[in-house]
Amino acid sequence: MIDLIFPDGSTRQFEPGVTGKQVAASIAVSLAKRAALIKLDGELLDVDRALEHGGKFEILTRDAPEALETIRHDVSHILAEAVQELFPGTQVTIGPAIEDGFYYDVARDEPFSLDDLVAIEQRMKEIVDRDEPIVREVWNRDEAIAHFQSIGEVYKAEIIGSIPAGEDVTVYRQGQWKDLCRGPHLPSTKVAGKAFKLTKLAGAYWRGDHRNPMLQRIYGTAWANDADLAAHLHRIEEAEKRDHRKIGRTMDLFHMQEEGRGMVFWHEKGLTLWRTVEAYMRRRLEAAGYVEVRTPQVLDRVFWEQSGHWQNYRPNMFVCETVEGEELALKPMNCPGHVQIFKYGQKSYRDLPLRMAEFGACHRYEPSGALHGLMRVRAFTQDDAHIFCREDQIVEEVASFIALASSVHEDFGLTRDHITLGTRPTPRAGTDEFWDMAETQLLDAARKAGVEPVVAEGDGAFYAPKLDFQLKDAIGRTWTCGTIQNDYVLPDRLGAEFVGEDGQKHKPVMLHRAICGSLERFIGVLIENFAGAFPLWLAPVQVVVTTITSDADDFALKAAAALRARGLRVETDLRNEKINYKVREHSLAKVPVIAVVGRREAEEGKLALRRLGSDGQEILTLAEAANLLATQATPPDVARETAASEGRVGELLAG
RNA sequence: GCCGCUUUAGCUCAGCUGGUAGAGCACCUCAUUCGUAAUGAGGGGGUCACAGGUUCGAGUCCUGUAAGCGGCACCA
Repeated sequence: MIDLIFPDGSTRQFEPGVTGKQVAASIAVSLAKRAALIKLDGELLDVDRALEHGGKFEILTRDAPEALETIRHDVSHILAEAVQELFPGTQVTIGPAIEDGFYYDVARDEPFSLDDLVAIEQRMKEIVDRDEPIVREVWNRDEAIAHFQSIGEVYKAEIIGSIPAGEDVTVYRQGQWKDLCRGPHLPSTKVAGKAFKLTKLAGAYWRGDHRNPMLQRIYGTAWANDADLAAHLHRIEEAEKRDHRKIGRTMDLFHMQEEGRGMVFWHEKGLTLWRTVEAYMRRRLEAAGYVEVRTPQVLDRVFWEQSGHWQNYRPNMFVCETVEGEELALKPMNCPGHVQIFKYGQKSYRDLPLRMAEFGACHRYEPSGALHGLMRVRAFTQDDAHIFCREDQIVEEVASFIALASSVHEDFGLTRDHITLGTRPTPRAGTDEFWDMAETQLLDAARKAGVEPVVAEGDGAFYAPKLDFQLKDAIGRTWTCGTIQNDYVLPDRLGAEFVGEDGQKHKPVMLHRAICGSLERFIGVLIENFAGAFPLWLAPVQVVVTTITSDADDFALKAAAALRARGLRVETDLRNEKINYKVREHSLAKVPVIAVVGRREAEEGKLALRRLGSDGQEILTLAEAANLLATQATPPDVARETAASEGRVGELLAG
């Protein structure tokens, strides 16, 4: 007999081989009807699966959150069945559930069209209506290979071929259609429901390898019910409205054009945003004990050969040959330049840790297909720094960097979701002992900073493991911004040394780190995070002073000058247009504060402030408004510093 | 780089089965001085991405190139 422990804590005994459905029926017939999956000791199983052992047992209906992934997986099978019914000769490969949905990769010579997608979706709904039972079968591996070979499913046969000989495989059958699959699945196609939609067609390499043939991938989204599906589609629409490329155009921040692919033309307002971010970063770095440097844009190839980048990334570098036969490269990163400064003169252990920062303009020839607005460009500026330190300083430096980066991210309205630890890749430089040590140091440092990283196997750089910050934006999307890598390889290759307490020469460790990553990309993330409605301190135009009638022109100009004198970024709008029109226009332009002046305000020396997103107004004297707005426009780090220094003065006076 | 789709006015888009280009917004001009998300009238603006081809005739069909978009691969 096997013991099943139910969620309420009670235990009941059943014959081995009993199915989940039978157990459900022993409780209530209605429950057996609604049972979609069972969970045994945390493992999801088909309801008709014979149970071989006891354990913590739970019956799940299709509404259970855990069932959603299975619904998506089922819908991907239904997609594959529909495709093969409509397009005989198409081979199926794999079709997993993914975040928010599923995809299925199929092989067919003819490309699918958007019209095909409509037909496929229609057929999928018919398959759901057919209520085909989904049945699990255990097959002998070699017979399975032979079977899939015989029906022309060479990709499936290849997958089974990679399963160790002697192991059985499982095949799920729904109606006439069957697929190699680990499962679990719902009891029938009807249970999967119709809250799905095919969303896009794409190409994808077989097994994710660019040397393999390209398959056609059909993406879809699937949910437990229509309301969830509608909500998801609505979220997608909202996310599209935040697209930084669209907002960049409508807010006149930047543009890109084909003569400079992957390069940004920053317009006045965009550059204002840039300079605001850069000035903020500069203050934070200075406060954290960094020094700022600047290194050459173009350097001889010998540096890139020494660092190993020439060998690893030569095709992705912009290289130029001079008339005198030198071969130079635009810097793809700043590390060798910083090491040259470190090596200039002698360094002592007393100089360490030496935190060397640069807003470094780098160029990388990214593959054309990788380019994406500001998010992936060929010319970018890193908020880069290298911390040269002794081995025993690594953990401390990394931990304080995590604190600094987290504070910066929060100031920009981004919250940390988690940190990943990217471990040794293949190929890589350095010995396994080195990698063991370097990975352990990063892990220790993260823990010291109170963070437990999620391991990303093989995601490190070729010379060092790394910690990457995964941030969540205002609508819950995650972005990777910020990294730190502890590198023993490049200081050695580039010949960096310092004199230790023992008078001997030692190799420093180099911590490569960035908080924004690239400023281009970071600004792209900020645009999407705020949907263009920046907080006052970041907004390119903070205030528009606008008139109701031309009687107020003189006062409006005076008010604008007064606000500018308080350091605010102010525009005036004296056009002969209705106030409704002006308010609408500046609201659409996401200006945080509209200061309206009519005859009344002009006579009384006041401003009527209207905040973006609210329709009320605050009527203040010009002096009050200037003080209030100047305070509110203070960058968060400056505001904290001011508050702290006031606190210290208060303590001194009290003491 | 690979697969697919797309490319018409500054922007968003319409243009049926090939017969010689249209809307809204924006822009310019004039009128309007109007209290918190679009005042009215008039006007200018397009080698229909580029290069070939088919045709009496191409924005429309075909081929190639480029760029953009969605993925994949890549991301020091």
